[in-house]
Amino acid sequence: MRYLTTLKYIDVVAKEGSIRKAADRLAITSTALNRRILAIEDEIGHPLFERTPAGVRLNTAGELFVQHIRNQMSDVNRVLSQISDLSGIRRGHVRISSGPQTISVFLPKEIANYREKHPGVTFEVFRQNSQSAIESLVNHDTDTAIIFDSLLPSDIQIVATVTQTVQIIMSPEHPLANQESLRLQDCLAWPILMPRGNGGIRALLNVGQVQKATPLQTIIEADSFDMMANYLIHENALGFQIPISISGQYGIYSHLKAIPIDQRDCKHGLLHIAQLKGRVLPVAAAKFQDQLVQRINDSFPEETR
Amino acid sequence: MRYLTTLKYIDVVAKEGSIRKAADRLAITSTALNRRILAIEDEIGHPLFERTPAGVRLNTAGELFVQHIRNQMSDVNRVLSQISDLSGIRRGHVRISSGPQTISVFLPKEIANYREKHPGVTFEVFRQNSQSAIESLVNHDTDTAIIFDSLLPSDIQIVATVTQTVQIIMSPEHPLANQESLRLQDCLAWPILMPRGNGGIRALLNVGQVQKATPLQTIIEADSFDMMANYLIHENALGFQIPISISGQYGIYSHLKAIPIDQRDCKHGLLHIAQLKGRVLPVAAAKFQDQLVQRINDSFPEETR
DNA sequence: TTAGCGCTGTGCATTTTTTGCATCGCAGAA
DNA sequence: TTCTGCGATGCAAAAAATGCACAGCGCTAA
Repeated sequence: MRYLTTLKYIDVVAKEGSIRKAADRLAITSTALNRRILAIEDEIGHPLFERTPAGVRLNTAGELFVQHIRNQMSDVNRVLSQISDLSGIRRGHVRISSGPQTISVFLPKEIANYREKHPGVTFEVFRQNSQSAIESLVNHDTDTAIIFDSLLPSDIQIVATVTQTVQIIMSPEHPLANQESLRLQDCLAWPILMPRGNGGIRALLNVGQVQKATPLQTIIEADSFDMMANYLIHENALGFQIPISISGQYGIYSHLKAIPIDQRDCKHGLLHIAQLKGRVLPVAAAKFQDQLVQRINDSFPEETR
Repeated sequence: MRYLTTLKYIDVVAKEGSIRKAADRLAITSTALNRRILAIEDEIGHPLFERTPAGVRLNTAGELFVQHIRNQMSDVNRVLSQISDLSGIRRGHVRISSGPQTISVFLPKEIANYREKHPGVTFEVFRQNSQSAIESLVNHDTDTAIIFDSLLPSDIQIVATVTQTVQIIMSPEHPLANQESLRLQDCLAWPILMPRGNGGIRALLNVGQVQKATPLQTIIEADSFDMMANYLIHENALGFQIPISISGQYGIYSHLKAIPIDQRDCKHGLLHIAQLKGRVLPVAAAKFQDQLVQRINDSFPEETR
């Protein structure tokens, strides 16, 4: 959209923190860019950027304005996709933030399912922890997010929530593999594969673990659940995962056994579908989000929001 | 804002229904305007207007886009006023839709009160019935509305509501002037001044009146409550009004007597403060609306939302 | 302290975009 | 039928945006 170029430019400058770098990225000269910015600032009657010797930085007015710009740009996209929708084209683009737990199994299945119905829609998937997922939503970098964490800030709108009991996963030949449920103390004797970071499953486990005198024998910390799952084929160790990621009939988890942790040791986690509060999503994103919501509500009917 | 000119143009064309007329109003040639529109339509890849021999009319895509344009333009104004606010200027412009009941007494008092605190803020007041008030909100022509009516559509957000019992007003020398409450049948013997239209007080009265065999002796129908109030000085007739408009210590109502109608004859009416759902108001408008809400809640504490 | 570097801001020629004028084609009204 | 008012288009003029060269400024590092 032509009339948005100036706004787009400002957004890029804000992100790059330098007019020259932004100009490079936008394939124009810094002069032109600089002038546009000066012109806009003049029109607004208030500077948007603070000039430093190292570049530029948004001031308060700029923050306000850039937020507004991002709103406008996504809104334009939404309207355009609605208009395309009118002519029956049914195309669009959906950008998703996902935690590492759900990205491997759940998400590809859902995307494939959606694209069967709407082959014109394209996707972009960002593997992020909950904090940067939230940032992406706020910056309009993504449309919807699948977040496995308990607390979300108030500018994020939770569209759906399901509880997920952490599962201990292992080879089917593992001595513990025929239990109904496991306590953390049962795991002390075995090597442990522990998710990295401080959110999600790790946070839930930490609560339980702190109370124990003997710590778990963590042999590998990783931020890839796939990696850990694949490792379990080779050593009689124990890993963790949530049910939504285990559900597939193919893939590594079909060769592993999953046993729920006793609730006394590790509370249920919450898996949220979330979006930026107040934002009207483009058609494609809204419909895909609807599908996600319906799917998790169908798959895990015991809701405890 | 320079980058919004094209959008502004489209909005005007949509309102005028003709490119030439819009061009006149915008003080440019129809050629230039026409080209901008063609250019935008080309960019969108979808026409926005239906060409007829008499002019142009929005098609569905156009409706969508124009709604979006209006959203954007109000949002820009909001952000700009927030930015001005930062520099301590504290200015702004508030546009209000008001029914004829509240426009004469209540509104001027409140505006004066607000301008005492913020002299930089300017106001625009539209005297409208509830239906056009709603239209104005939807079109972003006004920011907030004071509506005396029972039902509001779902795209309008009700910010506050108070109940108002219809009062019968008359000269203090009127024979009925010392009653505590009046039934409609008490009024049959006297000439009646009836509000015009089919909303507000009139609607409430109609319900009661339909049930009676003998109709009220309406001698004047008017859409000015001031006119009717002033008339009551000269003839021993009866008029109607709601408490919020009588409350002033000056003006015509201080020379008149107001007596509530018995609830069996005429139900309580609802006075709403309302805005367009989902819209973020500019600072000035938001604060003024807050003041209105607080005022009516303080003045009429018995809420029955 | 001073030279160097990278940054934003500015004067001027050039290119691109927008505007206005004259005019066309078209459809309904008189 | 003619006539009127509408949106579209070719072309030249005006306006705006761009790129280039360079000035000014503040930090950094020798």
